[in-house]
Amino acid sequence: MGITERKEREKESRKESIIDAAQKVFFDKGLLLSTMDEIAEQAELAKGTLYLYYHSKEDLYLAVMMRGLSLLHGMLRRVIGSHGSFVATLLQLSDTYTQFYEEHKNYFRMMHFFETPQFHKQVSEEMHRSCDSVTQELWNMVIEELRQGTVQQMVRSDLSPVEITIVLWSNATTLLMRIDAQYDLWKETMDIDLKHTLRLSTQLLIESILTEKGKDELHRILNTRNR
Amino acid sequence: MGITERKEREKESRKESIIDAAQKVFFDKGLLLSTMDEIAEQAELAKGTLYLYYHSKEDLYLAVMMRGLSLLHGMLRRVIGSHGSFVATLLQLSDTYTQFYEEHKNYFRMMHFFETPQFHKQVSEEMHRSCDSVTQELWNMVIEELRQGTVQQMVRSDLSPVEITIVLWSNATTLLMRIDAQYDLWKETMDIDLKHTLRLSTQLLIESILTEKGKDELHRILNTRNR
DNA sequence: GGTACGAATGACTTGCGGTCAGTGACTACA
DNA sequence: TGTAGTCACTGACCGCAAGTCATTCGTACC
Repeated sequence: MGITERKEREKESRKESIIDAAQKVFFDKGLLLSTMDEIAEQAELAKGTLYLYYHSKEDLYLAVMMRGLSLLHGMLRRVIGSHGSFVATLLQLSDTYTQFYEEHKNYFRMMHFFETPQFHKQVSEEMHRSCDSVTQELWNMVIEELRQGTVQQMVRSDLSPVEITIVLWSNATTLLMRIDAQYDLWKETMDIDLKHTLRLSTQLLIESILTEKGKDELHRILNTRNR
Repeated sequence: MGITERKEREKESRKESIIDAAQKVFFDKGLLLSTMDEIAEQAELAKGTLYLYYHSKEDLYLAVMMRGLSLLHGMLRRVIGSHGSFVATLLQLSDTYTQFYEEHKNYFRMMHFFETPQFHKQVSEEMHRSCDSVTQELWNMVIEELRQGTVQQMVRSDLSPVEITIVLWSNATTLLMRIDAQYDLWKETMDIDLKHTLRLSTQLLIESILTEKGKDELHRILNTRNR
């Protein structure tokens, strides 16, 4: 009796195809200008059907966002899984985040909706927990890598790996957001290349958290790169 | 014939009293959950009247936000105007921003609405320019102070004062936002005090942008403080 | 062929941002 | 003092979009 299972699969694929449709519309118009009617039309379903699968427009938005989160998670995991030296991995994690922004701006933008609590009053408890847990997993992975850095005496032992992760991550995020929203502004009014600013701040922070041993490694890598 | 002038004054005070009302409601409920009907009631005016003074709900929101911006501007200007040593001033600027957050969280939250372009499609060109110019003024003030640091050879001459300002400001902002939204979360799940993390990252960054001379000054000040 | 049941529908309700024809208080002038 | 003109103000109304639910439809099972 595979009917229940088939139904289950169909339900799952329906959920996915709704996300497909929602993604198209959200990418195109953003949260505010997208309408459920438009998403329904794109999905070739009636509006009411959308609500059988997602509690609200915002839930649907987050469902799309979680695809981006998974994508980023995968990209970072591959970097960590490649088992390069700690410092090299750290630099690669940073580059990978930038790469994620460059290649998946739409997902990147969505992720900051979740970080701005005042804009999602309509999110279901369930979806909220779901996002929290995926986010937490991603953080834990990066934090664990930083812990390795401490163990290997590449990272200053007087600094908490968790705090360092927060600082590095926050720095990259906020500058990427600024690049996204204000790159031309700063270029034109101040002749500032925000991408350079991001590299600069990352380098300043990384240098300041490394031990002497770590710094040696860092400069060795940077020299090799520039050759 | 002072009638025109009186009318002018009355118009101005009406605008202010509308902002007063809007502020109460927005502080209480945030942008999304506040309604123009509620603001009108609070202002003891008909809804239509609000639109004689502000083009949209979002314009009104930004009008309130600009009060916060002016407040912050004033606080920072006083610090810079006190003409302490460069490093001391830099530390104070940082503390003042934190203080602004602590004492005026509502304004702080509003300010990040303006930084998130995807959420304001309804803002009039006029209000947008107005916000931009006030923001620009605030930035310029801080950037100018950093330039002084370079001139006084307290700040590394190989770093652009503008870029440093962007990095320090962004770092503080993003961590204050995190404190606002996730302080308890990090405290409970990771035993991390984000306020400490903010101080840490600020110190790491400041140290990394100072010259040897600047660092001497910094440590002199920190030692005096801790005594 | 009939029945049970979940999936899907779309007309409808609700709520809010924004509009505009109408009102009346105040001003200017004869 | 009477009258025409101005303008701040009003609130009923409009359009739109999120979300609902009584009804219909398709399929499995008897």
